[in-house]
Amino acid sequence: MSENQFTFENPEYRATYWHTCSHVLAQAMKRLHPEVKLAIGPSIENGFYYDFDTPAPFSPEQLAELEAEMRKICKEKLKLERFELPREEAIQFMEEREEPYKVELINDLPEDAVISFYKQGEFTDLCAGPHLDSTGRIKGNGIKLTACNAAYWRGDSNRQTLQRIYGVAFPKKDELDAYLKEQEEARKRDHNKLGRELEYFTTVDIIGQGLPILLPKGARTIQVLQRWVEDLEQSKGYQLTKTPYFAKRELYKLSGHWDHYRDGMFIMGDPDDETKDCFAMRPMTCPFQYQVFLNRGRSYRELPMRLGETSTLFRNEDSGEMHGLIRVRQFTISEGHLILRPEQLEEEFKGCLDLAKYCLGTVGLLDKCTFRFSQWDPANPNNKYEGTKEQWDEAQRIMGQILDDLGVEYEIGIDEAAFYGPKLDIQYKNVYGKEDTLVTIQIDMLLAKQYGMEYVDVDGSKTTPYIIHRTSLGCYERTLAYLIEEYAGALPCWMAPEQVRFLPVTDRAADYCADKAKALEAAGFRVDVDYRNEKIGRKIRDAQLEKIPYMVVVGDRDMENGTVSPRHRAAGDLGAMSFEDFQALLRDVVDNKKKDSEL
RNA sequence: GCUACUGUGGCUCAGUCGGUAGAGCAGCUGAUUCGUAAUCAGCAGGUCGCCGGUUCAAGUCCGGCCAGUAGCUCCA
Repeated sequence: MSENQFTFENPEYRATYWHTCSHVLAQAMKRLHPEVKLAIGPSIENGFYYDFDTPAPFSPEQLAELEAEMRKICKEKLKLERFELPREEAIQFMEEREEPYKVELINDLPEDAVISFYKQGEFTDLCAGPHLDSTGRIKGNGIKLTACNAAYWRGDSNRQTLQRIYGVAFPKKDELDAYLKEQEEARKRDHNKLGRELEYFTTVDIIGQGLPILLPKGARTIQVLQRWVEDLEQSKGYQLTKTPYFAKRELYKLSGHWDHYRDGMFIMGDPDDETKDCFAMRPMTCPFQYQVFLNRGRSYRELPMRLGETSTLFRNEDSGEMHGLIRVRQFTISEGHLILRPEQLEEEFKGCLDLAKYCLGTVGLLDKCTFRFSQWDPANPNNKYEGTKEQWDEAQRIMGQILDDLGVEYEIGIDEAAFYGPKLDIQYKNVYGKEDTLVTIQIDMLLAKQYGMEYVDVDGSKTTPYIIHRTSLGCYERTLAYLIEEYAGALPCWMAPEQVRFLPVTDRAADYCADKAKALEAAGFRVDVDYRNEKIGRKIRDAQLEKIPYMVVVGDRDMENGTVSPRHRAAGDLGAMSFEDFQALLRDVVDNKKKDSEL
């Protein structure tokens, strides 16, 4: 590293800084609680953590004590010294210190690995590094331990539960404070709070976990998005289907779901009693939509066949997985399957990607999305994947080539593939920084054969098609959640459940407002009138808090002059204008799907 | 599913050492008709998440369950 790289703005330096912080945390832990066993402690995107095996979880008071001890260690300006040991000595070293997790880590290192340690004062940790040269480089009062949670040893839910302590650190106290403030602000946009406050959705104990109720506002916005996507897909050559929400178990046996996904399905009847019918709610649409293709013999001339469906799915998620509208047990996605001749794969894949990007860009989420090429893990211990190594290599080779041809910048996600094929996942982070898949485009070279799908090719031969599984805008519930977070509840006018609210200054303006409201409704806008006997300031305040895009104030002056006085939630008072001008303004904003930032 | 935390009117919260609940906002009624972010007054509203236990007495203590939150694991 050159000298100017030793700044906190350099991501590598920052990671090194945080990584050293995690060692300081471990050292503080050992000083205060010598019985605690050390697991691992890396830097992460925003800070660092360290996993500890401890008899009891840590209280906030104990975190404060650890923080104080960390500050002391920084003040002590301990030199970090790297040294290496041969494997046997390294194991002996950690065995003497009674650190079983470290011993396991060393044992699992490859034969030829260099086994390095970092020593700071009385504390030594197994670590590949790199590190700062002294704990004195860390600003003590820039450190904050932010959370203590459970985590599994080596990410395996069958193994020990460890206590993970998260922290952040900055070279200046101001920067820490600014960061914490920023986090606090971001959390005010939490859809799970805002979405309930603004009455987009609610949940009820008696209905059950992961089963949100979309209230009128949420239902309306989703309807707007859904109609838009359905029309858009139609214009791109998609055919709309409507298939059943459940089916006999035999369908899922054919698709592989019965083997690979049974625990995740809601099953009606005894799954093991073969003498009686057993049904299951659908966790995905694929096997149903394939039946559309199978309806009759197909010619190569019919391909690509693009099938779209606004599809409701049911997945029996584990109880701890549910989260607001982001992770639920029943949801509706802009589903679709493209059935293709092999040579059509790249072009159709591109079409799917373009459509998804267009959708995400239009709603305003694309800028914060990242792309993940989700691949299989041949070593997955749970027998997750269908198909042979050759089939997977082929599918992933083709997908990788398409992504490279299209210039998609992606990360690779090992063991993130679907059980039937690799995916391009378009990922989005919520206000807590947790990432989920918004849109997915998948290549499937397995299921068509299992379902006996084939078409008559140019030369008269029967050929198995390729299939793309994809969504345009993903799952509507999840998309709505991210939209609420992205816009802090102030959704763009075109998708806002209520677009305009008339605010009569006095009762005298009520009829005038009613007339204009009716005219806007007739033109297809979503409009309401606030007839309450309240002062105009109060009506404005309430409409602002409800994030209504346009408030239209109407008083005696407007009635005399035949005007309206609209106010925009972000821009404020727009002044008096003719009703026709206001309607034209609204038309432009809605039809062109403008965001507040573009006004 | 795992670890921890949380659950008091629609919302935000108070409730002391265990002695059968209190406020603001929202709601309703009345007055007020007031031009760009809260008009005034009155009224009503709660088996303290549910079930069980301890106790003369439980919102408060204990257990189980349900639901919510963060993280882990999972996410076709």
